[in-house]
Amino acid sequence: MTITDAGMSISDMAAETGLTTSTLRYYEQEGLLLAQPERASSSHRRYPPQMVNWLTFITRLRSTGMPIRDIRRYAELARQGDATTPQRLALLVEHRSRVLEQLAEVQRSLEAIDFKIATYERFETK
Amino acid sequence: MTITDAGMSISDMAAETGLTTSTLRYYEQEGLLLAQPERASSSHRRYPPQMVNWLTFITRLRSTGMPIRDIRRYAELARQGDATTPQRLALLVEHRSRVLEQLAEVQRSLEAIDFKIATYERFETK
DNA sequence: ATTTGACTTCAAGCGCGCTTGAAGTTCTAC
DNA sequence: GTAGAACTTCAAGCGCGCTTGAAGTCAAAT
Repeated sequence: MTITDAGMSISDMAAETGLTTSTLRYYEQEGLLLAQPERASSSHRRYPPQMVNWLTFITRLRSTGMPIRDIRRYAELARQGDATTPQRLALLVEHRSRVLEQLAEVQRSLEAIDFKIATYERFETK
Repeated sequence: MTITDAGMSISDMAAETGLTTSTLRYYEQEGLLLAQPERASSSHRRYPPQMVNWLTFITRLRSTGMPIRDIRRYAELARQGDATTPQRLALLVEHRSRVLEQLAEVQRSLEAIDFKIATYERFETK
């Protein structure tokens, strides 16, 4: 936080979200933000503190495997306001079901791996 | 399966494992197989049927996010025989713990997404 | 005899999600 | 006022895991 200008610097935001400054610029370029950050001194980005929440949320979408292009679509809808709530809901519900499928597959694979581990352990103690 | 030669063709193997023929050649090139498949007619690959099991297993490793290079390492150990069982066990146990961590993070993110979905649904029925 | 199609090798290409580098500007501390 | 850190844009590069394309061989069917 600076005193001269309202809002957070890019490194403040990076520290807050766990993203790198490069990633923040990249996300902005890819249209993932709800609004362009303002500029202090006519060049340095100033993020509104509430943007932390948005970035945190899209980090959740990313960490569950949602591609950038889908997040962009979601952000576009969000920028259009409340009227697009149904579409956004649909996107999230669809995403959730894909995540649940993936999760189930990982768990099945994990069982196979556990089985193999058990085999090795039996071998060890023989 | 052909009659003229023992073993499965690459397309047999692809059908059996769900991998593409290209991926099978790629895995071979990357050193992921326990042994080079024999050749029929001095050029076409002939896979021993038991290689289905190995390929199925490494597909499980892949689907839980193990990188090719780690699978190669695992395959190298496996080729060296029973003496390397402890190392292989260690690799798998380590992998399992990474998978469990990832799984936990995905589940946390999913909760956040579920929360958002609930918010939207509340909005809808308001 | 020729066509079809499954195979071969080898190298290059691709999609994704960032990351890095260059070259320049601006802020902060001394 | 000057050094050094932090920022800016823009383009290129990278790591990963395949996929695709070109050019050729070989076997079986017509």
